[in-house]
Amino acid sequence: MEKVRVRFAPSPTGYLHIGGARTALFNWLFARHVGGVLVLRIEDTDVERSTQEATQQILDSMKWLGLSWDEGPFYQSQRYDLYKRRAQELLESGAAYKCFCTKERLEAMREKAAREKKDFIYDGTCRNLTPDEVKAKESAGESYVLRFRIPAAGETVFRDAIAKDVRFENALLGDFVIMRADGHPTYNFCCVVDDADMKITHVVRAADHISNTPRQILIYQALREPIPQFAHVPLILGPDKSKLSKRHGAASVMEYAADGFLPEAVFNYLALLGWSPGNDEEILPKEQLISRFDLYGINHVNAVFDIAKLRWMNGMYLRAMPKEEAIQRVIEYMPSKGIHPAQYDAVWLAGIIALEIERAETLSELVAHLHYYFRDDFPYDEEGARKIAKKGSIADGLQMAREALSGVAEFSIEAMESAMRQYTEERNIGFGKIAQPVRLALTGGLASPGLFEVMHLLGKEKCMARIERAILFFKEKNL
RNA sequence: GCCCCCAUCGUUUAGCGGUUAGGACACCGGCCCUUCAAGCCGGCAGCAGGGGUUCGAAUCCCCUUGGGGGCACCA
Repeated sequence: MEKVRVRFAPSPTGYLHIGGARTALFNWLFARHVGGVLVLRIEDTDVERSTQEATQQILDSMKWLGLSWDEGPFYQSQRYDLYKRRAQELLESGAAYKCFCTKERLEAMREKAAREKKDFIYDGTCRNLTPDEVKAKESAGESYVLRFRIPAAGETVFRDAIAKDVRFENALLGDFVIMRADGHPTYNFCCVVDDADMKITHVVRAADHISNTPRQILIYQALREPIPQFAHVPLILGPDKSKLSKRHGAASVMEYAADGFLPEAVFNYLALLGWSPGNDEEILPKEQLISRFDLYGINHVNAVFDIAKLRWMNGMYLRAMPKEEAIQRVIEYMPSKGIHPAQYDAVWLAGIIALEIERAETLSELVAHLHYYFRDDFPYDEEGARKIAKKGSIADGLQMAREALSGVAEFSIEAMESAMRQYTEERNIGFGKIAQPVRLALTGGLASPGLFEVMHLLGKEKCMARIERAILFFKEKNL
């Protein structure tokens, strides 16, 4: 069997969004699974909208996700000679023709069609111009585009690897433009020319290209090139079931990086959105995905992007990786949240992070949980305070804690625990009665890692100061 | 409007003629416990509808409905 060659061909008109990333990912998995080649091609023939920054963003996003490519990136803007040559072939064989219709005229036709609620199909005004007529218009300086001549009858059928047989009536396709008046080729044309030139065997792309496929197949035929296998992957939808876009919030890959998601979790989640290994397994690292992936196992249905499940999976990855590595990821992430790790003791920093690893799903959430280590003047969770005050005075609890801790010289976890346990047992009061007020005093909230770990990491001085501050505050509030 | 694709819990999926329709996320209980989380146990919840085919349909066919995508000198 010939070597499998696939491609990912984004257009640099914006960041790499989640849908595009998944298409790239499916291509990547397929290529790796069969030992094929992945070609990266930048489709920048739209000079108006393509930008260098977008290209860079796309490359960065792919790298972040770990999607490597074997050939490229190739830029269509640098391959115009090829497109011109191929277009000339079509012109000579009669598969394409020069069309002198003005944009204005076409626009009017489009409007008319819309008004009459009809499908707009190019009416073929220039389809059968005689060579003399063409020559006359050209020498008159009229600009023209190249249109592809669609066979008037018959239908174009293809067997998609994911959908099944798809058929389109040629008559409904309409002669479409392959070369603009300014000499830039259009998508449907250079896509085919490149896929043929790059010997692409499988075109794996989003389902919104299904309706382009018959046009492209006709071009392959006119060019006398072999037709690749097509695989149209269903779209990713937002919660409202429309195609996922920025309206739905974070849609770009790099936003997920910024929001503290791990690339391996995003990778795993995306792979499972529209594909499944055929059983119930879900946490599948890259190697597993590569060996299990199968193009034909891709679902036929659009999938709704579920951020909650991504978060859960991110948490799974965070907790499953070696502690030191997770800590390292958090440290690397901190500067983006205004915390500069170099300013702190490395062991201490690792300590506070380690305690939060299983209490957070994303890096940003984890860093947010750490706030009370970096500032002293945090506000208290007032609602929570009222809640625990119902079970007993917060100020009283704090004063008891202060007393219990007064004899503890060394703020070790063991020493504090035994001092406080002993204190509460001797007086026959619930441990929570003083633990929760202390938690509130030290962290501002009612949710934190184990109290003694926190106290140990905060140090005696800060703990006592915070308890004092809270005693005053809650006395004042009568809580 | 026209063309095309699709249809199992709220979401994501397993199922490929005979199952008490399974898992995961979310949600709701419980256990654990100094709180939160994690973990464990349990619960809620689905084959869009209608016709066929068949001894037997979530599984095959048709129609309806619903959802999505596409209809550019964008990609």
